[in-house]
Amino acid sequence: MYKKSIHNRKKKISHPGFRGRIWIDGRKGTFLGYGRIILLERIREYGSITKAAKSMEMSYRHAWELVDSMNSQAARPLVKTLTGGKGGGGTYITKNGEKVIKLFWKFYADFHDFLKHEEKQLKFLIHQKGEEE
Amino acid sequence: MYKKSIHNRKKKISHPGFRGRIWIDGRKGTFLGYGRIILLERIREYGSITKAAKSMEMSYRHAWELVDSMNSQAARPLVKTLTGGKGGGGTYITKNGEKVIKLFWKFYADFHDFLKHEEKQLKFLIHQKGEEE
DNA sequence: TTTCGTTATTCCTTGCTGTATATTACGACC
DNA sequence: GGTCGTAATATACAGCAAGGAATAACGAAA
Repeated sequence: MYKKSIHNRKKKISHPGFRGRIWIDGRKGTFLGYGRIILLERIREYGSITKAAKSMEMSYRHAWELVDSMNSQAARPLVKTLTGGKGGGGTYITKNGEKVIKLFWKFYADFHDFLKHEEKQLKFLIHQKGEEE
Repeated sequence: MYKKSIHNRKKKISHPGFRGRIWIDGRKGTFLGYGRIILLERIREYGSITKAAKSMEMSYRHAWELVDSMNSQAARPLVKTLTGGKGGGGTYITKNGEKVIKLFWKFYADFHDFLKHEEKQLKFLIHQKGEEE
């Protein structure tokens, strides 16, 4: 059930490699980032912050802080929580949450295209031999 | 003389803001990044790792490790050091060093164009109002 | 009213990263 | 050969962020 690594993409790596990270800032620092989006998707999958955190080998505390940070910076909440009740409660993704997930993946895909393009365009400049000194 | 902050660009910040970092990987991890390039430029300016480090409020040890990391991963050295001698020695940027500085700034500028473009294209999706739930 | 699993929150510990400090090596110049 | 300021390297320390553990709050259902 649990134990899905976040980093299960394996591609052959080339050197030099053009790399980077992207995120979206809000009023109080980071609003959306890769890990946060994965977390949202896991919450959607399990209906629980606790289970989502375990599946990512992340502490509940950290997961909760991320959710709180995202929710408190969004115009409309990305997730809603039910505390108490049958099964103890749970958490689900709102329509707005689904929207920002799509938005981020678009941003993410564009960025990877950008990196690939830059690498293709600039890479040769590094290996190029010039005079000494 | 010294004490130039690295972060002296101030632009009005908008939320949500599309942000990111880029770097270039080598065989042993990071090869070039923003801080490393600034360091190279400071070395060019002062002719000394010690003075360059102080000007960035960076420990000499850290600066030296960065220089060593860059040099050991480059096909041809980016800086050359003179130890001993008049003035104790010094460090200067090679032609190849100048080349990678230019290369990185090109990469950097392209990235900022990319971020600006993405923000313009995607930003409205966040504020857009939808139904509740 | 008891049970149950989750959300929500506090406290404490621990590991790590960067820094300060100290020391050695170096070699042109006087 | 003495001086000087730098490069180069090792050791010890401190601060802080990340995580673990523990606990309270919650409310539907039996």
